[in-house]
Formats: sequence, structure tokens, C-alpha cells
Amino acid sequence: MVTIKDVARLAGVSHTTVSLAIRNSSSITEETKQKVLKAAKQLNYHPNYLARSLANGKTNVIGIVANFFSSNFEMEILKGVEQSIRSDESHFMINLFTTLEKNDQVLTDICMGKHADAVILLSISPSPEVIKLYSENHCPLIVIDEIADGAIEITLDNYHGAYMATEHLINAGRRNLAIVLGDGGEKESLGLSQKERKAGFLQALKEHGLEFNPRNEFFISDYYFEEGQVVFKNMQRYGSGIDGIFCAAGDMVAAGIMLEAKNQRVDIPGDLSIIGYDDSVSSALINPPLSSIRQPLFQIGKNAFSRMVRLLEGKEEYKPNRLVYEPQLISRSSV
Amino acid sequence: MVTIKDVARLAGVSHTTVSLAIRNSSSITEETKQKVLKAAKQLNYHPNYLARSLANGKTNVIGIVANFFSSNFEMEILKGVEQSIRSDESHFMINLFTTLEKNDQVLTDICMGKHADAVILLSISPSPEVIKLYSENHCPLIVIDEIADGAIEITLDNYHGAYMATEHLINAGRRNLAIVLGDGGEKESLGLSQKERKAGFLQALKEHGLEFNPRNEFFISDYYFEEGQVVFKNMQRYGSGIDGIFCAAGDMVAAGIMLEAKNQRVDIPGDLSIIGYDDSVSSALINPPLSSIRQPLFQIGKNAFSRMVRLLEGKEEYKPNRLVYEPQLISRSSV
DNA sequence: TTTATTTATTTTCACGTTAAAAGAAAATCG
DNA sequence: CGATTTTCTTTTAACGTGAAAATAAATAAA
Repeated sequence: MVTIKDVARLAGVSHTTVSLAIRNSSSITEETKQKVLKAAKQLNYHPNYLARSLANGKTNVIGIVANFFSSNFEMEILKGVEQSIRSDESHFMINLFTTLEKNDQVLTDICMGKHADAVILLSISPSPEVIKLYSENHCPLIVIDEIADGAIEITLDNYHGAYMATEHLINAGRRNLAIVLGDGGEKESLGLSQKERKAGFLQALKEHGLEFNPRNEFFISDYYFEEGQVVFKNMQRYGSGIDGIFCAAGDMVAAGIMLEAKNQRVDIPGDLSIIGYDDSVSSALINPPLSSIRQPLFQIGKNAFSRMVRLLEGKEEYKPNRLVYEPQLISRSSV
Repeated sequence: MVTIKDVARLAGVSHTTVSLAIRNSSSITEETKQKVLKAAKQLNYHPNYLARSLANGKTNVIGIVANFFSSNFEMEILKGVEQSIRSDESHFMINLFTTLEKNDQVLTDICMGKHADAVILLSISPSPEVIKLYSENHCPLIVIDEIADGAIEITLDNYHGAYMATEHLINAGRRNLAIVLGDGGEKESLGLSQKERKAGFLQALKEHGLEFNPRNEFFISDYYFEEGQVVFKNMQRYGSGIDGIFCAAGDMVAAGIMLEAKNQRVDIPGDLSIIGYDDSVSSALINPPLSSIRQPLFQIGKNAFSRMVRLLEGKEEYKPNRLVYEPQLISRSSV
């Protein structure tokens, strides 16, 4: 491996001079700089990122942590991040961490183990201890779509989105609504967004004087298309007179429900209305086009990343606060 | 920052003993190990990944490089990788690198700069110099969907896929076929997969005694839905009597074409047949359901990652070779 | 010209860990 | 019981860089 010292030897200077020249320091003559760069090129020298980071305490890595990267939600955010990386000309890299369950352990390790200078969490709620740890270690923390008191929170108004969705169904004359929630089979394990969507759903029912039949609440564990098909079967088995579905688990699952409904000759929107969440690209294309709640996920990903870059570059001061994005009802013919 | 030395002091042993205990070395007494672990826990010690990697020469990072992570192709592969990470219980992390143009530079830097121990390329063709560099540095290189002589190649039989797609159109009685290709507006910048798809397309035409009218070749620069809409307009303007479309650029673009066709009251499959590529989840759901060529992208991602892990763990010897996956025709009613 | 100041470069050390060699203690053997 | 081996632990030396202090050289000021 060719190191800074090999370059120094060839250029006839000290290794520090090479280091400075490589980093384009102003305290070096143009002449020696050229000499060094020439030698570096000749030897095909590349700075060792590990040694550099160890010495100066910065990794130039931004960690992104999520339970899944495979669902539409995370993918859209990632796209935004990707665009931001490009346009920023920033020298930061991203590191992806997937974690189920042992969130705290992973998060602690990222920060303490110097895996990243900063972390963006997607739908993961850090414990107060972790937040404290990050704060003490001056590791900026941006949390998207979850609560994190003491970090920068970028949240989506899930309550309002669910309210709009539910009202949309009610306005279409539906009275017997079902809700499909994502995340574990256990109510206790619902993420914040799912909880809030349920709350918004219930509130809308209440304000319109409608009852909610607990039999019409369904859970899925993965955000896959196939889960939707299973859910629809369960609805027919265990549900009670459902004429409208709010699929808080997202459009992909809603599409699964629709396919199964079609297979069983249930007419949408004749017999049954359905609205999804997240407005996937394909939702406008399926038959019938699926109503949904659109969230500015791309924007959020883009903004979160570029903001993080500013924080790390010291162009913005790290100050815990909360930013709320509003969702938008996209009405199509599935309702 | 609490280091190995702090733990050593508290536990009353040397720092090397701590290092060994942390790494669960067999050459340490159970007693001292417990003593060390207790001290480590008490101080909330976490090993510094940078120092560790610098010292032992391994990063435990697998780099994944692509031009986009936002297109369906890459996303599906990523999902497979993600699943593999989970099931493997592997301690490897992944680092995502997006790069336009300066591929070689980025690739060289990843390897020489110790950003990763190994690299998986998605639809990116490394130069011979880069391949040589990786080989010399014992950095395993897996290239998916491109040519890379001297690396491990995991390719898709795009030629055959395109052939099947084209034949599918011909069998449906179509005689005036158009092709839509992705990647740059320039023919020269076509990636390998697009080139092969075109070749397969032409071959199928030839074998069925059909002519290809060069006016019916269209290019897009991004794999977005909207590009498809633009393409359809261009077809009406510049194309010549098209009655069948092979959208080698993928299902998302095909869906865009279909929407625009619908807007203009062109009946699919009555007036026009269309087949896409990659079989997105939504392709079965849109109206009419879109015929497509399915590729085992999820599997490929999963296998590529787990194979890389085996290579890094020394369980498999690194030996350049080529693995070809066969695509599958999914016939639906758009043809 | 001598001294003070600025500029350019080098020396020395630190970053936190692992690897290799050396040492000490315990166990085994003849 | 002394010699040898084995087991456990420590000492020392890297890994490749950057930061800070120290030096040397060049320039400016007195």
C-alpha cells in the first residue's frame, strides 16, 4: 500500500508537507504543491480514509437507519437523499443500517463506534438515553416520522392525513369503515405514524357520529403486496359489513386488497371503497385508480440530508426542534 | 471518549487483554474476561471501528455502487441485499455510493481509500485498470448486469429476454414494432443490458422475416414514468405505423406510455400492444395488466451479497467467473 | 545590519486499536 | 524435583494520517 510517506520520499519533502499539499492547504508553495501532487499521481496515491478519520475525528459519513429499506416510504426518502447528495457536491457518504428490535444498541454503536458523524432515523424512535448520548457526543440526530424529544424531528401530520382519508370515505356515503394498520401483529408495537393514523381515523368517525366496530381493525406485519391479499380474506371472514377501507399501511397493501377483491368479484368502488396512504407512483395506474394520501417524502429526504450537511459543516447550529409536513388528499375513483 | 485503556485501568489489566477479551479470544481466562466485560459495561465502552480497521486492515464494509438507486432495478436488488444482511447475521455493513460519470475515480477511491473491503457494482462497467487494481489489492468485485472481464460477473440474459418479448408481440400478430431504450439520448451511451435487448429485439424480427424501421427507435434519459408519456407523443409524431412496442426501458416507462395512449384514446391491446421489462409489482395491477419480462433481481441481490460475505470470510475462493440468470416471459393482456 | 515578523516546512506526538514477540505463571512430564 | 511445555498476560511496535509545536528560511521593519 502506498502511503503518504512514500509520496514524501519521492517528492523529497516531509510527510506533513504531503498531507498539507493533498488537502490543498494555503500554507504551502505552489511549487512544492505541484511537486507533491505529481509524485502522488505517479505513485497512484490515495489517502487512507480510516487513518484520516482516526486522526481528525471525523468520518464524513452520515448514517441512515431504518427497519426496512424495502418499503415505499423509505425508498422515496432515499431517492430524495440521493438527489441531495448529487446536487450538493458534498463529500459526505451515506451508510445504511437496517435494524430490527435492537435499535438502541445499533444506534449507540454507530455513534460511539465512530461509524458516522451524524444519523438520520427513518420511522425509528430513539430512547431518551440514546438521544442524550448523541447530544453529549455532538452527533447530530434527525428523526423522521417519529417522536424524539431533544433531537431534530421531521414529522408528518399523520393524524390529519388519516382524518382526511376517513372523511373522504364518509363523504362518499360509507358508514362501516375498516382500518388496516402496519407493523407487527401486536397493537403495542405500532409505530407512531400508525398510532396517529388510527387516532385520526377514530376522530373523523366520531365527528361524523359514526361508530367503529373493533372487529374491523386489521394488522399486517410486512408492507408487502401479498399481505393485502391476506387481509382481504380476513376481512371477509372476521369483519362485519365493511363498505369502506382506510388502508393506513400504505398503497402497496391497498393494491393487494384490491386485487383480492377483484378476484372475488367485489366491485370497487361499487360495493367497497378504499383509500391508501403514501401515494405510490403506481396508484394512479391501477384499476380503478387508488385514492391516497400524498406525503412529500422525496422532499423530506432531500431536505433532511442537505440540512444534515449544513449542520456538519457548521453552517447551521444544531438545535432540537420539530418540523411538520402536511399531507394532501389525492382523490381518485377507488372511493 | 472512553477507550480500551480506560477499561484496562479499571479492570486492572493491560490494554491488550481488554482487546482480547472484547473480541472473545480463547486465550483469556473466563475470570479476567468477566472482569473486563464488567468494566467495559460500567464505562459504556464501545470499540472504535476506525482504529480497529486501521490496525487490522479490514473495514467490514461492503460497498454498493450504482448510478441510481431510485430505479426499480436497483431497488429490487437492494431489497435482496437487505434480506441477506438480516438472515446472515453477518457483521458486515453496506455503504452506498452513487456516481455519475467519474465511475473509475470513485471505484479507485473506494478500494485504495479503504472505504470498503469489497464492492458490488450495479449496471456499471469498470475499466480494465480498475479491475486490475481490485485484483491486485485483493478486493473482491462482483459486477451485476455488466461486462467485467476479470471480476465475478452476475449477468442477466437480456438478449434472450428481449427475444422472448419481441416474439410475444409478433405472435400476437404485430408487424410494425417500436423499441424504447433507456440511458442517455445517445446510442453510444447505452449500457450493456440495453444494447443486448436491442440486439435480441432485432434478431427476433429478423428470424420472423420482419423489417425494423429505424424511425421506430426511441430513447429516454431517465427511468421515470413521465418519460413514457413523452415517448408516446414522440411516437405519434415521428414514428411510423407502430402497432407494437417493446419497452426495453422497463415497466415504469411502459406504464407512462400506456397512460398517454389511454389519454389519446388509443386502445391497448386493440390498436397497440406493449410489453415492458423487469416486471414491477404494479404491472399486474394496472389496466390492462402489462406483459413483461421478469428477472430474479431480488434473488440476485440476495445471492450477490451472501456470496460476497462468503468470499470475505474465506469460505469461498475468489475466482473470476460469470453467472447468467434467465429471464421469464410474463404474459398479460397488454399484448 | 540587526532584529522582528511572516511564511514555509519539519519534528514530534497523538488517534485507538490489533499483531507479534516476549515474558510470567501454571501445568505436565520424565 | 528440575526441565519442558502450555496457558495466560504484557510489552512493544505498528497501522496512516492530522494537529500542534518547533525550526528554518525569507521578508520586512527599525
